[in-house]
Amino acid sequence: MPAITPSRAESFSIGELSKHVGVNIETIRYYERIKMLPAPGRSANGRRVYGPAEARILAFIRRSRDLGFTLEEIRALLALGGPERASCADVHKIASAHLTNVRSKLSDLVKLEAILAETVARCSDGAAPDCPVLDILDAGRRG
Amino acid sequence: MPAITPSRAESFSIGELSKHVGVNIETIRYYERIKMLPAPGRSANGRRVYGPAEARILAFIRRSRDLGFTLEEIRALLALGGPERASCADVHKIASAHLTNVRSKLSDLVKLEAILAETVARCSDGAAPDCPVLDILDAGRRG
DNA sequence: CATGCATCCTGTAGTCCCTACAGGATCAAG
DNA sequence: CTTGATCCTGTAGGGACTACAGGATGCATG
Repeated sequence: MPAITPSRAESFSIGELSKHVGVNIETIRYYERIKMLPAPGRSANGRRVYGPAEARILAFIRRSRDLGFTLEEIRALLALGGPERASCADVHKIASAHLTNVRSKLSDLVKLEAILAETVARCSDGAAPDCPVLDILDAGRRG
Repeated sequence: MPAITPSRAESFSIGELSKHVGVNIETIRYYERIKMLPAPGRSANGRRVYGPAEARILAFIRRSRDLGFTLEEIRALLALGGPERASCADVHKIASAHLTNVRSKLSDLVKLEAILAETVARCSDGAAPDCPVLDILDAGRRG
């Protein structure tokens, strides 16, 4: 089990949270400013004090961002899990719209992987006198 | 063969180029401003006149952007295909670095697709009272 | 106790890659 | 000759950060 340099019981400073979740300190403050993240409690000296709930939300945001959701989409997703608990149908709508997106990105990336791999292979060590760089262009033409 | 509403022989206006390649007019001018695209010739009245060469470059940029290269990377790739024709090794370096990137994104997306598909299925029609939204979070934990 | 360095604070400005708009000029059609 | 589409330049806005200025604290050490 990973020892998590704990402050007290279950509270972190912004710096700890940042390291813990892998999100830049500036970005955490930015999320707070734009209300992606609830404003945390403050210690006597005015420093932000986070608990596991905030960490969980931030991790969710982080992961969702990595996966290509916009902050607006994430906001919507978070709201669905929140106090109002909107209908599952809404989640379904957001998620399936995004799924379509993801699937098309996925197929693009698969193609790209092939093209890149081929390019890399062909150019392998500077042997070829003129590189097939611009071929990437033509490779993508729908025939 | 697709008829390409041709102006004269092989020259397009910015609007034609835009439609042809699928890049916003504003974006084309932006690319010119930041020197991604060479400044094209101008007609007597001061309008941009593009030929197939520019179209080719723009298509290359468009495709590369779609595929996730940054403009800086594309600039580098273009330079390699240009008059100086640097070594293929350079292309190899850029492309393979990007390939690594692409592969990791790809695996994330594959995971996401599964999670989303499952979420969509579980939430199927608003039946379930509490949605597994935040489960997306935990599903992504490296175990 | 003083010094130093890390961490925190607020606030503003910069980055990347566009996108939109204002305020005109010009063209082709009716 | 008027209308509407297209073009021009230039500037400002937007999303999602990221960096920096200018301070205030906290913590360890001599």
